[in-house]
Amino acid sequence: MTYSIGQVAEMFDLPISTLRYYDKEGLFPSLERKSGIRKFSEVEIDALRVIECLKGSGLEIKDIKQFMDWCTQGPETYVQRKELFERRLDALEEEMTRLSRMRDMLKYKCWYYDTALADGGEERIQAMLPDNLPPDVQELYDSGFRS
Amino acid sequence: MTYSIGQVAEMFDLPISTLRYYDKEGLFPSLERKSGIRKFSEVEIDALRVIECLKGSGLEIKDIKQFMDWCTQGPETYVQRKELFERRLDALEEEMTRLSRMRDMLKYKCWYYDTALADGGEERIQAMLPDNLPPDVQELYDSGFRS
DNA sequence: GTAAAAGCTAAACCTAACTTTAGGTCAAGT
DNA sequence: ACTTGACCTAAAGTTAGGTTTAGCTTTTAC
Repeated sequence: MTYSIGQVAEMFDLPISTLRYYDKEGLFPSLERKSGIRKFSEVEIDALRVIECLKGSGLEIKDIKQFMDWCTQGPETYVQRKELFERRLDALEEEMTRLSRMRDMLKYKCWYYDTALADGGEERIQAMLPDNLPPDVQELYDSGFRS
Repeated sequence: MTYSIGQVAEMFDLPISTLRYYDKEGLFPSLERKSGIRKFSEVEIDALRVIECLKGSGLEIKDIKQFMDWCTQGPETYVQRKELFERRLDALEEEMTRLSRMRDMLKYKCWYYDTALADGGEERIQAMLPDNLPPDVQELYDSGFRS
């Protein structure tokens, strides 16, 4: 069973142009054609599922291509593939830590403008900075701006 | 007290060209000059601290400019500013949820290649898919690929 | 058998956020 | 006065990840 580029585009809700772009970038190393027309098989469908995941985790296209090439090469590249995912996992956990601090910063800003609106001005808040905010807010402030 | 563009660049560990770019984009609405040369004051230093935070939370330059303009306009824009931060907070929490699923996917992939290496092949794992993985791994798989 | 729909390619275009380049000005020290 | 280093601008270049365009060919439906 094979699928046309249009069917695949619909399955994954991707523009056809994106699929052609991925192909051009070498993301479907074993894609076949019949008189010039691409025939997507289960292999490419699986590849697309992996591509969506890897892209979602922040991997660049060229690194996804590398991974696809390793898959084509067989079991001798298990170590490389595993190390790729380990590096991605480390990078993603760092990113989540960073976002967590940014979230605290944003929560602080929300409190700031809530309070400024209630007060009708920023003077009272400014007088509390940088060390005399309400304890729960102080925590957000320290996490968001000082670490 | 004012600072030269070079001093500010060093303080924030940013290239001079980036500061000029920010200025061109309108991120320092009250930046002054003496015979053409930029004089950065505390106002711009504060602005830069805010810029770094907003950028880190994913805001685009044009939205940061909007925020700076609102700040210049005074208390009548408190509501807009607050809503900007609330929208950012929602977007960031959605992004963290997404990354959390991606992390599970990556953890699954790490387990997959660990196991493939130990087994010397993927056959045993493939036979367990998609519903008969070890329970802890199954959880990662379901979270990473199916939700 | 013909017309529309779907497919193809190469190449140009797009956006964000900078960076680099080219050519000129300003300021500080000797 | 002069040299050197820091500063200036406008405009072009860069990168990633596509998208659009123009001009074709192939397939499908009637």
